[in-house]
Amino acid sequence: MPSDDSRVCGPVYALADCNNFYASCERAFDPSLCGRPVVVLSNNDGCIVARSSEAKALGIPMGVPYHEWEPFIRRNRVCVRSSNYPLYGDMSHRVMRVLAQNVPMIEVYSVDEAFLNLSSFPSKGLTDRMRTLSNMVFRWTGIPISIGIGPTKTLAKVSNRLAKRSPDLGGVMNWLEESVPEELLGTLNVKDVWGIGSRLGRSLGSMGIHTALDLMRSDPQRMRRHFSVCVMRTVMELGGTACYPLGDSPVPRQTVVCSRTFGADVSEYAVLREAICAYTSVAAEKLRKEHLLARMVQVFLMTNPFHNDQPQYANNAVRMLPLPISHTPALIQAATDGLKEIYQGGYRYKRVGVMLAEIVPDHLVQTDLFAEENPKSKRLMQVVDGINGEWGRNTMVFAAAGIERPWKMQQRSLSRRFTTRWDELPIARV
DNA sequence: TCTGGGGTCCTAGGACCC
DNA sequence: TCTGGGGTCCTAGGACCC
Repeated sequence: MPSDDSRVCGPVYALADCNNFYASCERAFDPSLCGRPVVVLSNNDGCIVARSSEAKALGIPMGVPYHEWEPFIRRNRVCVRSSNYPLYGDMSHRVMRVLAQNVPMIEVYSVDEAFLNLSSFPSKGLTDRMRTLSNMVFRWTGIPISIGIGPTKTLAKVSNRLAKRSPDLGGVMNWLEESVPEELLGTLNVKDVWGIGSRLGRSLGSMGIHTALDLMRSDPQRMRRHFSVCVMRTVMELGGTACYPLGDSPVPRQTVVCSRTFGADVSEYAVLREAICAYTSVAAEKLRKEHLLARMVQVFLMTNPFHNDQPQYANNAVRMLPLPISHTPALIQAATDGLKEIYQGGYRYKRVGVMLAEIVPDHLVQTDLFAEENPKSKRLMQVVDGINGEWGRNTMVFAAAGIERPWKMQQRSLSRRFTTRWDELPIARV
């Protein structure tokens, strides 16, 4: 214990958040994008899901349909990229590794965010310490990050937001510093508080609660009665009472979902079946990668809900397996069986998907020697995963998932997988 | 013409049991 | 004639997150 009483009592959390993550990943490998507005599109080039700060400054909103903004984007010479998830996933791992090496415990919260436990660090110099960490992440990965420090996760989130808002803070804001007044919460819209979405934001607004400060000063029990236990916890967290501990181990997942919208509408059963098989293969691969097994397979399909003039249809079917498995052919069998049940001709389908549920860790299940998960089929899956792991996804595929894939999504402006494919590595010239 | 994808948790209400 | 009450499980819908 330091003699100057500089150790903080109670938990200290930080939220490290990558700035404009997808846009920053694109920039890290294409410096010509630096200083220019950049947007990244969702799958199928449908919506704008990430924007560089220059794109934000131009007033391009988050989550809007790309086609509505395309003329504006052309006019303003905004750089456009299709989303490149293998690249973002790998860059995310790199950032998380640097963070984990420098603090006692981290909880990876999303692809671009992690909560850090800073409770064991002296409070004196903590802000500078995090500034050093932030610089280190940038130097080692090329990704700029911001760090918010607070006594609860919600206040760490608030601080992070404030850090991003004020560039003069050098990317780090510490709620625990004495110079930070509580009234600063009054400058934050209640909808920007973690856990308050647009619906709750509207309801709270109608009760006269417009800012984070209003929410913090509201009565927790009343909020619980009026809304839910979640809102009550948010109120308490804003007041400095921690309700959400740092997760030291990842929460076991309950579902694996794979689903995509088609590049163009699909009506034929054979094509839908191909897509279902491809998605099931991806989901099964994820299952095996995480050493899990699933017992429930759900298939769903839907027409394009935006096309009101066309006949609409959506449905799902469930298949329960006798034992939890991760064997792709058996999962494909169950999925196509479900698809057969719900498929109806005469509709223009926009999207199908597969959900695997009733998930258990594979070491907890004693499998039947004669079931699909016998040693031979397990070995087969290991070989397939090994080849695809080394040479990239879809090097080896199940024939049922198709070769031509006419249904596949559009990715007109895709960057290379710079860090995960040998044949797409960046080339340095001297 | 063109509108993403993958998750979690909470709550209310009904069925069922003792 | 008299007709309780509490617990649990399941499901659908709604809200949230990034």
